[in-house]
Amino acid sequence: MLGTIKKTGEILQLFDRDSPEWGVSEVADLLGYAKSSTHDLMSSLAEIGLLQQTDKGRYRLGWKLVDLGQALVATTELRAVARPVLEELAAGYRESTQLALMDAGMVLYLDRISGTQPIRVVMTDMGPRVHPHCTALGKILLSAQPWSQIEEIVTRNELIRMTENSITDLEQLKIEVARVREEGFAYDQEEMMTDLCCVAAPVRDYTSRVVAAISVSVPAYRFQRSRNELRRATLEAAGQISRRLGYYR
Amino acid sequence: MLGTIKKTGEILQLFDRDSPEWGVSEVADLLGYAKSSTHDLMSSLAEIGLLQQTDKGRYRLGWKLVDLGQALVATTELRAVARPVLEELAAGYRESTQLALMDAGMVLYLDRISGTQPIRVVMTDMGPRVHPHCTALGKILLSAQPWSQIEEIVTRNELIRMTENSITDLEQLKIEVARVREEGFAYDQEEMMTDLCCVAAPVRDYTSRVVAAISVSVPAYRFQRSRNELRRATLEAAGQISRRLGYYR
DNA sequence: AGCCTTGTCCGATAATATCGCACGACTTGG
DNA sequence: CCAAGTCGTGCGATATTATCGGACAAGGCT
Repeated sequence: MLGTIKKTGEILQLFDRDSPEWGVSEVADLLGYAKSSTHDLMSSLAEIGLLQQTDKGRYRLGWKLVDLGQALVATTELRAVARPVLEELAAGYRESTQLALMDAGMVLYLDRISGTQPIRVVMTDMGPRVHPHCTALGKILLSAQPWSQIEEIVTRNELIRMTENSITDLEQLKIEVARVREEGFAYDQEEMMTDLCCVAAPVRDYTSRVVAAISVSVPAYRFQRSRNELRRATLEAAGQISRRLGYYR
Repeated sequence: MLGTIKKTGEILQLFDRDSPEWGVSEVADLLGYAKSSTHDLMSSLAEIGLLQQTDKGRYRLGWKLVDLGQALVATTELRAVARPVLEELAAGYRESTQLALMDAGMVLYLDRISGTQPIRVVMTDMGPRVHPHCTALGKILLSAQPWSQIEEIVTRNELIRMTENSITDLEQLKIEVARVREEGFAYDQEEMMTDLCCVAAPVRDYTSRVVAAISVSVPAYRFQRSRNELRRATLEAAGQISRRLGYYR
């Protein structure tokens, strides 16, 4: 760890919404470096655009930070980031995993890794868009919406009965979504397709917003005995993806 | 200029939308530093969050950049940035200057510095919101909108005749807005109030978007002989504000 | 007007970033 | 399937260079 860069980090760290402007002396006092050294650091940072100085000689964050941040966000593709994690998750349990997001009130699948167990869940007959109320992914994505949006989505789509386990009552769905929002994960226990169970967890970006969800699909008979373990792994994988999207805490 | 920070700038500069990922050797070759030094730099930058490394050991921009960038944007207040420049502009010519932005199709005044000449433009009888079609500020702000928006705004507000110079014909306004968009400045020659003339110029933020406009107001008799000089100064001042908002080029 | 603090500049010293080299882990090509 | 090439990383000696105290001009404040 180079000292100059360590100090750079300490200096940049000082600038936030509450104190967006710092003077050289202030910083030198607070960090315990000589005023002249601090000046060298800050004026150099200003030269490369990480800081800028006001007309009064004090320093603010520089606009290059915005540029670089935008470049980062623009080049961070959800699918590319999620892919290796989904593959690892799929490989670990030899079950199918998928990545989806909410688009116009429907669950839109972005990626899918097939499990390798001899008897595995095959979803070739599934279209790319499904109703949210009967899938684990959908429940997660619903739970990230405000109640007004949820009601609108649900009333627009109607709560279609796919299996005998499907939730078709609005009140019952509200209870389920509230639970999902509380606990941070969702199950689908043969609610969309007989013999198909899922666990899903939310994927967040650097703004803490839920931008997607991932899930593991398992045949019902195998789901019962490994549910807790799968849930743990799915939450872990979702956390990994989230962190690579800039989410922390 | 500290060498380590100069190198930091060079390294960060490499990361953009086209090549968001770099390896240590690549960077070392391109910049002409030793591989080990480059490694020290990049791994240190990763430690303070300005970079992050992928699972394959290469480097990408770090999420701290987004944090800091957001903190900068959040704490950059248009009015506070524009104020000193407007004051200088007003002092230089002893005329009134103003800052405005487009809000719901109307020109919303954010700030105003009164001129100091004995006979000056007083605008106490002006409400905070005025129609865009008859002011220099409004024309600038209109010219930043897409044509569909302009038409909608204009048809919603109607082209009210304020003076005999007011533009009341849609086609005529379109020609004028096209000219403004082309040339980058706008005049108001007694179009809103008899004896009142203005020059306005656009203020852009770091996304190059026109977020506001500034203008200088002058009595008509004085305007005729100093128009070109005032235009130059207004454009210069608008450029200054824009640069402090992160606009460059 | 006078004092205090600010950001900046300069020169000597000592800390430290730099470099070459070597190592282990992959990937690539034969 | 092994070998030659790449990659990112760790270490130790050298010399570059960041650091520090002091001095300076410029504003801000009482």
